[in-house]
Amino acid sequence: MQQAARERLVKFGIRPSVQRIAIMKYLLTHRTHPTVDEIYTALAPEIPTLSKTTVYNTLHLLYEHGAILLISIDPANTHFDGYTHPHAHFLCTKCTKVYDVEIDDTAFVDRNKPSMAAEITDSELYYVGVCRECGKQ
Amino acid sequence: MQQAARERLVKFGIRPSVQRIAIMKYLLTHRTHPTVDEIYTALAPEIPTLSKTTVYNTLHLLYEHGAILLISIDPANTHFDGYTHPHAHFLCTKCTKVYDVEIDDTAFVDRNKPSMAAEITDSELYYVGVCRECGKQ
DNA sequence: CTACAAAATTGTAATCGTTGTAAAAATGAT
DNA sequence: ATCATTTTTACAACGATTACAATTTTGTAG
Repeated sequence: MQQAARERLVKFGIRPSVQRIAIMKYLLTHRTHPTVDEIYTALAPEIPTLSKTTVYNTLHLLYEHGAILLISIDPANTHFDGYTHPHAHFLCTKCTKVYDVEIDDTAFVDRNKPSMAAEITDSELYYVGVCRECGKQ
Repeated sequence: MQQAARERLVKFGIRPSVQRIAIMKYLLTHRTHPTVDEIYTALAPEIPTLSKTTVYNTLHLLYEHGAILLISIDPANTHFDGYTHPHAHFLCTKCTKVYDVEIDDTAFVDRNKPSMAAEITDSELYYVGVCRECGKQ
């Protein structure tokens, strides 16, 4: 998975540093849509000199090169997703978890591209509500 | 339009105060998806005692009652929309304007509701890119 | 191998949108 | 008219993100 992370960086034209590989690897092995803080806290033990600024910088770099998704649905924190195939996201406002949502018509988003756009760099479909887990209580 | 704003508040079970009417009216007459600051700056002259906290409180109240939409696509600012019919939004990263985007299949979002959701309170479809206006330069 | 320029990382300070809080003002009911 | 409730207000505090300049690492040419 270390190797997969490195290859993904190279594939998207990003030079693979220790920090970048670790962050990419974290996103590939944790499909939990982590926040900057979660990633930083998880990696700090194995990379003691890691700076939170580096996590910010790296995630934005990965996002701008199309290697990861940026999820802006949670007003409190930006989440990130290492898997870039077409899918939607669901935010539970109780536990603030972000879930993946498969969509039946993956061409829908492309079909409805805004006419006033000269260029589209990203598109996102979000749902907000309460998950079954939290709904029980 | 003053009257339309008042009626909309009542329709959604919100008591119509001077401040609430003014904010609702602003959203109905300015289809620019304004931010908290834009609304506050615009209304402060006519309501000199207006507090920014009130604008925050009121917008969240309106949103929670379903009278307006909350647009979270812009990392820098939350935008609001007084028109709640099904449509998408497009953020230009150059001028940070938010445009309305009509969608061909308004049932799409409902059809793909996440299975792990006990309750859905909101759904949003976003596009990010550069608008024609900014693309010229 | 060495030196130098470019790129990446780091720590700290600063920014700024948003929220918390408690007091003041306005409103509605008795 | 009085009192409880709701709403508004001002200000402080918070916290995610960014700015910045210094330090470290990396790649390349000699």
